[in-house]
Parts: sequence; C-alpha cells; structure tokens
Amino acid sequence: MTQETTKDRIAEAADQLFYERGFEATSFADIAASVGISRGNFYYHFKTKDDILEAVIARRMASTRAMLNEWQAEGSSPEQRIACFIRILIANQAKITLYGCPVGTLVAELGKLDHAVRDKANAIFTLFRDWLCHQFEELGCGEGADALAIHLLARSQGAATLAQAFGDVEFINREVALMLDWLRDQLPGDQPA
Amino acid sequence: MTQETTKDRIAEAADQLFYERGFEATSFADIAASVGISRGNFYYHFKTKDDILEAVIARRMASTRAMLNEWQAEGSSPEQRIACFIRILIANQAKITLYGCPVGTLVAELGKLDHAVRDKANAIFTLFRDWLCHQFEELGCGEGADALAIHLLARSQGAATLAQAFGDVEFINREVALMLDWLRDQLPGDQPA
DNA sequence: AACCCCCTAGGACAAATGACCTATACCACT
DNA sequence: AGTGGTATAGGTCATTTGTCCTAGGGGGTT
Repeated sequence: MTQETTKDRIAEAADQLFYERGFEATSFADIAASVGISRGNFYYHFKTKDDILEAVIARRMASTRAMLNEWQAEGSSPEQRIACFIRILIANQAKITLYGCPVGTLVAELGKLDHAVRDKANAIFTLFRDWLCHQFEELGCGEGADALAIHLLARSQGAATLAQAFGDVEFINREVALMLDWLRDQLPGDQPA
Repeated sequence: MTQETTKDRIAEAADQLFYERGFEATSFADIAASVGISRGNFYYHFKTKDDILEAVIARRMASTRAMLNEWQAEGSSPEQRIACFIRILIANQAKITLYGCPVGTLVAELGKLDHAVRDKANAIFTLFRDWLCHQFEELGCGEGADALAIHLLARSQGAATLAQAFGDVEFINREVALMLDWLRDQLPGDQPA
C-alpha cells in the first residue's frame, strides 16, 4: 500500500474537475480548493496547467490500460471482452448522463483549442481502438477488425453524447442492448438470421 | 434582399467562433475583431455574453428548421428525407473532421458548465429528434419511431466525434454507408434478408 | 546543535476578460 | 438649421487566471 502523495491527490482532483467542468473552465484555484491546499503548494508540484493536464491524461491512460488488462486476464472469450467494453456505459451511466464520456468530451475540447496535448488525449481513444481491433481479430474478423473497432467506439460515443444531452438513463440501456445484438451479428461462425 | 445588419454579422461571426473554438474559449475581443468593429459597438448590440449565445442558438435553430423544411418540401419519401439527414455528415465532413458536430459539441460544453442556456441548445437536438421521429412514423414504425430517431441521432453524433478525434474523413463515409444500410433495414414492408 | 532538503503557505504581478460609460458621428425628419 | 434617435469608437474598472517568488515548518542526517 503505497501512500497517496499530494501530487496524486492533485491529479485525482484535477481529473474529476476536468471531467465535470471541462479543462478550460477549471482553474488552479478550483483544484487547490478541492484538494484543500494552497495555490503555492500546488505550483510546487505542477509548474503549468499543461503539466496537470498531462498528468491527468497519464492517469487515465494507466487506469484504462489496467481495466483492459483486467478484462483480458479473466480467461474469457473475445466477445465477452467486447461485451465488457460495451457495458462500461451501464457501469458509468450516472456520471455519463451528467457529464458525457470523459474521453470524448476531453478530446473534443482539446481539439477545438488546438492544444499541444491533444495527441496524448487522443491516445486514450487509440488505446481502446487497438484493443477492440485485437479482440475482433481474435474473433476472426480479419481485415475488417479495425473498422469494427472504430465503429463500436463511435456507437458508444454517440450513446454517451445523447444520454448527456437528454439526461436519459434508459436510453443508455437501449443502446447497450442494440450494441450487444450487433456484436452477436459480427460473430463469423453464425449464419445470419 | 434584406440588408445584413451589424447585429447579424456579430451573431454570424460568434456562431462560427463558438463552433471552431468553443463558447468559453471565445472572448468578446475575438468576436469584435472577427467582425472588424470595436468592443464598444459590440456591447451596444449585445449586453452580455449569454445574449450572444442565445442569438447564436436562435440562428442555428432557424437554419436547422429551414433545412428540415427544405427536405420536407421536395415531395420526397420519408426514407429519402432521413437519408438527407444522414448525408449531412458528408456535406459537412471537412468541418466535422476539424471541429466535430456544432450541436453536439456545444451541448456537451454547456452541459458541463451547468449553463442557463443549456436547454435552448438542447432544443436543437430535440428539433432533429422530433423531425426524425415524424419521418419514422410516416414510414410506419409506429411506437418505435422515437427510439429509432434518437438512435440515429446517436449514430450520427458518434461518427462526428470519432471523425474529429482521428481526423479521418474516410471513416465518415463508411459510417454514412452503414447508417443508410440500417435505414433500409427499418423499412417495415421489407422482409429481412 | 547545525545543516539540508522536501513540502507548504500566502502573497505579488501582469495579462486577459466581461462589463460598463461617455463622446462623437451619422441620418432622418421637422 | 436644429433635434433626436441610432450606431460606432475608445477608454475604464473590477475580477479572475496563470505564473512566479519568498518565507517558514518539519524531519532526518551529521
């Protein structure tokens, strides 16, 4: 049990605030107040706002990697793993309804700002994309695996966007069900109904 | 030919800047400079930043309504009209690749800000939703019409989000093709393949 | 004790921003 | 010519924000 450092606590608070309010709308003072430290102390750990952003992205990359590995390690089948991905929407439905998808909204914001860290944020998308592509390959989808991966990513993003816009939790359940149906149709062994 | 007033030119410039950079990231000075007027003049037409935002949303509502009416007026079939909606992604693919969907990104940003005008922005989504719902009803989808409408909206949003993230124009074409296939499958008269 | 290093606090500062005010030019109408 | 309403310009102000600096506290080592 490694002790949680102040730096970690700052990154954690920034992570949450960036998600709930957006990157630009969150100020140094907001984060410092959330952690309960002074701005001076804050600056000791992170020199610039971009530094915090990079730390937050690194955090999300790490936790995403951990989540994907966990799914992988369960000795399950590729379609079960893909189903795990689809069901994140349900696991996080309360927060998604309020703030949208953490990855999608951050990438969209940084894209508009032409921000230097944009590529690092996109890497989280790429992480999902490559992992999904790998699962579809194992499923035997061959050439089309990457196309299926990014298609599923898009479906998931769209569901999150609309769920946030309409504050509709039930809609997430419907979209998840549709995606699971779709996933079943992608299994190459099955003959279509 | 009604003369374009300064107020219109401001709203037009703000519309574009809000789309390209986001609402919060755009300042009074940015808009004034884009129009080529002074900040004082600017303030004469719009008292607060929220006023401009409302004007921009009203603009988008009006242009969306006009677009939908245009599709309606052509004496075309419901599925042709829905196909028109799907193909907006192609018509605007260059901008979408750079800035995402104007409606989706604005709603996402305002949602995070808990902004008072949030509902008015959401109304644009509702406009599409209701229009699509109406088309699916004409198509004979009955009860499921609204579910189909919001599902298609989500697909469209997801495609825009991922296209912006990866800067991938070709992906938009693939998603549009998939959506058109999906639309064909929704026609109730047809027996599934 | 003396020293050193890591951490924390609080304040200072320039730049930017939303908001506001006043002065002036323009134009129509009497 | 005079008057009044509309529009435009430019300046001011308080606040916020990112950045930076300095002072001090606490613990370990010599």
